[in-house]
This record gives sequence, structure tokens and C-alpha cells, in this order.
Amino acid sequence: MPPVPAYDPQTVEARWQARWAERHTNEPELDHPARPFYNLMMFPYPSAEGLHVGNMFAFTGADIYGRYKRLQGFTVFEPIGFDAFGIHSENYALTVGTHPAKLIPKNIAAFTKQLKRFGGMFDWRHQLSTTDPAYYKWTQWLFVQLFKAGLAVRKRAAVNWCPVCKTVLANEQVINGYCERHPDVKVEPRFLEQWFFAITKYAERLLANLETLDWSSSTATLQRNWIGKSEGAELVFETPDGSKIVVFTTRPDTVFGATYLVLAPEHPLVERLATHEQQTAVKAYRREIEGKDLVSRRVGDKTKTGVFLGAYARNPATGEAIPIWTADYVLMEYGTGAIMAVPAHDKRDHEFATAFRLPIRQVVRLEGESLPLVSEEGTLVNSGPFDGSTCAEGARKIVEWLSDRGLATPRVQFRIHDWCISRQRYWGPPIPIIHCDACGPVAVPEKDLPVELPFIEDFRPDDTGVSPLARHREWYFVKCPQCGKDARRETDVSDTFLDSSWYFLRYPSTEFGDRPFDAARTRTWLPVTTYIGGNEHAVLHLLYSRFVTMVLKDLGHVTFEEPFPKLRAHGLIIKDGAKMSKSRGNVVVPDAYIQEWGADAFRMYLMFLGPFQEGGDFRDEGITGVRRFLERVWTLGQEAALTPGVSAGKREDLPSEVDRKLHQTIRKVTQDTEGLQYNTAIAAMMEYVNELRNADCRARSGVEPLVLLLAPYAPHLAEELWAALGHETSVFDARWPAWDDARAAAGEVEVVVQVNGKVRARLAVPRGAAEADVRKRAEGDEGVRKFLDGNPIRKVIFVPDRLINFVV
RNA sequence: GCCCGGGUGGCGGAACUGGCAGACGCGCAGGACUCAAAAUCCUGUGCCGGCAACGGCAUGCGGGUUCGAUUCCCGCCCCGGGCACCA
Repeated sequence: MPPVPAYDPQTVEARWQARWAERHTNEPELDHPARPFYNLMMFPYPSAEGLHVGNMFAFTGADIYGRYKRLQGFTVFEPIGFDAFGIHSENYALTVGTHPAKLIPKNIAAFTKQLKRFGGMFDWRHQLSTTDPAYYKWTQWLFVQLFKAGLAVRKRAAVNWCPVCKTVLANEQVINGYCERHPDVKVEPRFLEQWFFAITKYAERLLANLETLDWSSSTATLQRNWIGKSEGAELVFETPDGSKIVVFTTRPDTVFGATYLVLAPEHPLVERLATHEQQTAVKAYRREIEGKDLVSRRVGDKTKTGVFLGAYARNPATGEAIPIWTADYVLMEYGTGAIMAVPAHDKRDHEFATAFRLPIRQVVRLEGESLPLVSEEGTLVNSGPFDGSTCAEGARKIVEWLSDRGLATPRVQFRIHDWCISRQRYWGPPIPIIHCDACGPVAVPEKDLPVELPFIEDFRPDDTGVSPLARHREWYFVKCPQCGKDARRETDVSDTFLDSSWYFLRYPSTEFGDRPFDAARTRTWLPVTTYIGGNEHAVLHLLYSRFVTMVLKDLGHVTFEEPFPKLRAHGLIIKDGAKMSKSRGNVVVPDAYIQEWGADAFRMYLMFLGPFQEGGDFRDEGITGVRRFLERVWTLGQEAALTPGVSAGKREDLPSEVDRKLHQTIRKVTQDTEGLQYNTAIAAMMEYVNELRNADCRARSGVEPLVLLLAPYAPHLAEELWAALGHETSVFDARWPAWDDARAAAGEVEVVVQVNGKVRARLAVPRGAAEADVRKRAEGDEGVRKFLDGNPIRKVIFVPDRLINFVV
């Protein structure tokens, strides 16, 4: 036999990447696929640093799944693109002093190279970038559809303003009230007119549909909590001057314990209700709160502050007059901006009442606790006719009782807010609106889309709080498309999350310039078959995409309302026990590893270091194991190809242990790959390789299935061996091997013999052996007899093919 | 504070539905090959005691259920993530 050529991943991988491109291997037939499978992964933001290990981990896991599905006979569409607009790119451009319009194409080119090098099964015909006018034309179109449907509305809202950056910050960029880039600069609130999408109108549906989706439960839970549904009631507290203070509560059962009311400082009734003597104090307090930035009011110091208004309202249950306060622990944007305080059973109310010496009245009794805080178990006390009721039935009865007098209404409240899509920034798609003094905000006519982002050399945001686009005069001043009078363009750009809320709809239709997504293509390919991504997008991206899809369904543009029926979340790669970050200096750059070990080894190492859905710890040494494994597979494959019987196309029967192990391996790898349990699938392949080597087996019928099982994981190596074994076409046009349970079953099994639950012997018995036979042999065993010690056997537990336990 | 995960050898991690804890890999030790080293191959490797056969102890901690618990129940501790004056 001639010597086996050395395994040189660089050569092998370059060869197959070139062939895949030449032969259009990864470009599926999109118009009439027999079994379409849309394999989606979350597209990256093309940073200047290049693709990082986290991206690579996610993409490898998703790519393995796509390749596996293709081997099962599906027509797999696996597209990729770039989420290239947004504040990250813009800030980076500001730091390095290069215009993002120049920076982004460079980054995309670098990313493309890396994505090709790692061996993803991407259909490059359908790549996209959100910064491409041919793409964002339709992002703007989407805005127009929402605007026309009344789902895009303009509201005044507070934003975080950094006086040094001279710009609006996202909430994530504010750290405990300070700018993330200027740790000694306090963020200030500013009030601006902004565009909001009415996602709250869809809250109930977004929540209810979660039950119908096949999603990783962690992701669904995050989203459910974010939507935050609370059921309760609105209760009315009347004041002597006839004002009605409406509060929202989830615990109407505790109304007898409401000893005071609190209004948010911004509540419209605060100033009206405050008595003459208290006006000064109340106004001072409101000014103080207004000066606080949005973030520190929420997450900063939680010491309770507040001011008494001097006024009183009537508790609808007890009829007594209770004092009205204003305090910033009550938020205007949740519920009605007013609460009834039940200090006996709510921690915050209790702190406040203690600080300001307000009365505390217990109305719920719970075994073993003196003052049960927000407890739903327990019974009512000091609650008049409702004493003795459980909290649940008390709540129902009290709401009923009060609603007869018009003082209570059942009510559902959501935590989720409308989606603010305005960004007072440069690097994004301009919001396609024209402001006309006569007509108000008018949508740019669809024929005039896209509203191209003009090139502005100095795109730095300034102190005005107005987007840099306002400085481009020729662009800014336009005629109203409705009445033709002088008008101005909207100068804000839209949120990056709008770009990414519909990209999966665009992929199959990228070649159509005259429509966002082609009806036939969309019918064929959507919804997405499987979406794989990280939980960092569990809420915003996934929620917005679901919302946008629902709206498109309601407007008749698509026929489904959930874009991702099946979603799997992958874990996080950490290094030395900590998240990778530039500041920690533990970022792993994949390129060097791929250069040294090859893409196949790197892919497999990433998948082998831990469970895909949980992530794992990246260690440099670990990769040697998979590389050794690939070397062994290489040698096995090459030797098999050179074996005369194999090269003549002969199929021979395998030794029985090898045959059994083969069928066990096919079963295990199939099931584990299907369940994204790649680490154990790889372990199973390693065991099989050990078996082949121990048995000195190079038979085609033993080696060929291994090449197929390995193909999704190490696609280049598999192609090379497949070709060496005499196949003309791509291994990915072959079929995934099938297993036979009967052949996977061992002829003999080992049964454990226990005495009082401790293992005392092992017996090899025929599969399916009867209890009587096993017992007889076990009792005859010398080691077992020693522990039975002549004692009578009180009980025998027998688990077929597994164990027999004697209780003495 | 609330809601999710998780805690298993020196390390990354396995373990079906309550049935042999530690698969697979790394590392380490010994051996083969080599002038030598690397690579490769073989053997061993949870901890304690013992030359050994073997025995004891072990899945964060404390209880419980069970013939039998990493797995189920109760009460804690620690780590990671999310939400956070949400009434």
C-alpha cells in the first residue's frame, strides 16, 4: 500500500472552498425546492475587530444543523448578511476619525473572507447589508406601512443626553446615571418629539402566541417577563373637591389596608390637589425629580423620598380619609401613575410609611409570619365583611362589591412600552416622513423611496439635540408631497432594531428590486424553519421581529404571523471563567487558530468544548484533541481508499462488534445532532474511530458512514475523503446513513448484581434474560454469596438487562 | 428583591424515564520508537488505605422519600444570566 499523504488542512480547505464556489454547491434552487428548509442564524454586526469566537461558535452550530438537514435530503437555504447600521459603527467611526460609509464596506469585506474561510454553507448570492439603499428602501417602506396603519405615532418622551458626547444615549450606554464613555459626566434628561411603534397594542397577542412556539424555554421566559402581564383592578379614590384618583393594583384584596395614596411627581393631579400651604414644597420636590436622569431614578439610590400634598382622599372600602402624597417611587409610565399604599403588605410602601410615620394596618394573616409582605396565600383580616376570605376570593369579591358603586374595574397591565424608534443620529436609515405646516407629518410616497442617507462629512452629533441630517440644507428642505408647500424632512434616523426586524423576509428575495419580498418566494421559504441565535437578542430583536411580522400579516403582506416557529438559543463562550471582552483582554481571535489548526478542527473544537445550548470555557490546549481525532479519521479514510478491496468498490461485512458499534454510533450522532447536542455527538464519533482502529478495520462499509456523519462537523475533510473513496459528487449530495436498532443491540449485556443497593458483582447475560435465570446465576456468584452471608433474601428487585438487587 | 440557568476527578465535560457516577477529550505518569527531541503508538489515571485481592469514601451543604438518588421532595450556600421602586 502506498503511504498515506499527510493531512494538511490549509490545502484541503482551500481546495473545497474553491470547488464549492465553482460548482455552486451551496446555492439551492429557490423556486421549486422539493423540501425547503430555511436555516437562519443571527446576522452579525460587522465590527472593525472582525468575527469573534462568539460569532464563530454560533455560526458553526447553526451551519452543522443546516448541513445535517441537507444530508437528510432537504433543500437548505442558509443565507448570511450584515447588520451594519447603528450607533456602534457610528461611535467607532468617530473614534478612529473615518467616515462609516468608508469603514463599513471594509469591515464587510473582512467578515466575508472570514465567513468563507470557516466553511459555512452560505448562499452568497443572497447576502445583504442593512446599509444598502436597495435594502433600507424597504425598511423605510415598512415604516410607511406602520405609519399608514396608525401604528407609528409621535410622542414627546425623555431621552438620555450626554452633554459631553452631545448626543442622545441608549439606556444601555448609561451606567448608574453616568455616560459610559465619560464616567464622571452625569446624563441629563431631554424631552423630544419621537416616533413610537405601538407594540403595546400587540402585547396580549405576543404573549399568548409564545405558548404555540417551539422555542428554547429560556428565551420564551425572558420574553414573557419582558412583556410582563399583570392582572388586577383599577380602584377609584375620591377627594372632597370631587377629583377622582384612579390607582392600579394587583392586590385589590388589600384595599382595607390602604392607609395613604401616592401619585407620581409628574401626575397631572399633583399640583391641583396640593393645598396652598404645601404648594412650595411640592413644586420644589417636582423640580428636584425632573432634574434626575432617567436611569438613576430607576436603578440608583432607592431611599424613599416624597412630599405630603396636604390633601386627603376617601378609601373606597373603609370610607376613611387617607393622606395623599407624591413620591418618585411611583412611576408615571406604569399603571395610572398613582398607587394605593398598603404598607403592611408591600415592601416599598412599608419603607415609605416607616420613613414618614404613616399608619400601617395589617389586613392579611399568614401562618407563621407577623407581617406577610406581598403574599398571596393567607386570609383577610380587618377587612369588614371579607374577613376570613382567602386573598384570591377576597380580591374577586371586593372588586365586585366596589364596581357596583363604580369604584372598581378589572384591568390588565403590561410592563412593555411602545417601541421608540427615533435616533438623533446619523448612521441609520432616515425616517421617511416630511413635516408640513399645513398637513402635519406626511409619509414620503413609496415611489420616492428610498430616502437616501446623504453623505455628510462631519456627521458628529451636536448640542442642539437635532440629528446631523438637519445640517444638510438641500436635503432638509423639500416640498410637501401632499400640498406642494415648503416642508422639512424628518431628520431622525430609525433604530437599528428596525433594520433587523425583517431581514429574514428579504433574504430569499434579494434579487427583486421592486418589492421587499416576493410573494411566491415568501410562500415557499417562510416562516423560517429553524432560527439559532444567542439570548442577548431574546427580547428586543426577537420581539420586534415578531411584532413586525404580525403587523405585516394584519396588513395582508404575509400569510403567517410568527416568523420563527422553532428557535434555539445557544450558550456563551467564556475564557478563563469570564466573559470575553476587550477590557479584560481575553478576547480570542479565531483567525490564528484556523491558520494553525484548520477550520475543521476549530469548528469541532468549538462544538466539543461544551453543550452548544449552554456554551463553555475556551482553553487553548483543548483543540489538540479534536485535531488528533481528525488526523486519525484522515488516516483511516485514506487507508480505506488505498485498500484494494475498497478501491475496487467491494463492500464487505464488518466484524460484529464494529457493526454493532456503527449502528449505535449512527443512532447516537443522528439523535444528538438533531437535538444540537454536538459535544456528545463528537464523543460518539471518537468512540467509533477508536473501535475501527482497535479492530484494524478499513472496510468501506465501516469508513464511509463515518465520513457522512462527520461531514456537517468537518465539511472540508469529509469532502476530501469522500472524493478519495471514489465519489464524483459532493458529500453533501449524498444521504445521511440509517441505523438498525436490532443491529445496534448487543447480544450480551452486563447485569449488575447488588446486595442492599451496593454493587457486588457483574454478570454477562444474554439480552432479555429472565429474572429466574439471572437470579440463579447471581446467587451462585462467589462475591455475591459472601455478602448474602446466609441471610434470607427479603426482596429482589430486577430490572431487565440492567440489574438485580437482593435486599437482605 | 423577583424570574431563569448551573454547582460532578487536576481541567472541559458524560450519565435514557430513579438503576454500574466519571463516556469522550485535555493534562499527568510510565513504556515503545529515536543518537536525542518532537510527532506517533501502547498502558495507567476520582480520593483514601493496601504489595495485592479488596475495602472505605465520593456528584455544593443539611435533612427526607426509596431496595436504590447526580436525578424526586423540603430547607440552605455559592456562581452565571435576565428584570428591577412595574404597584
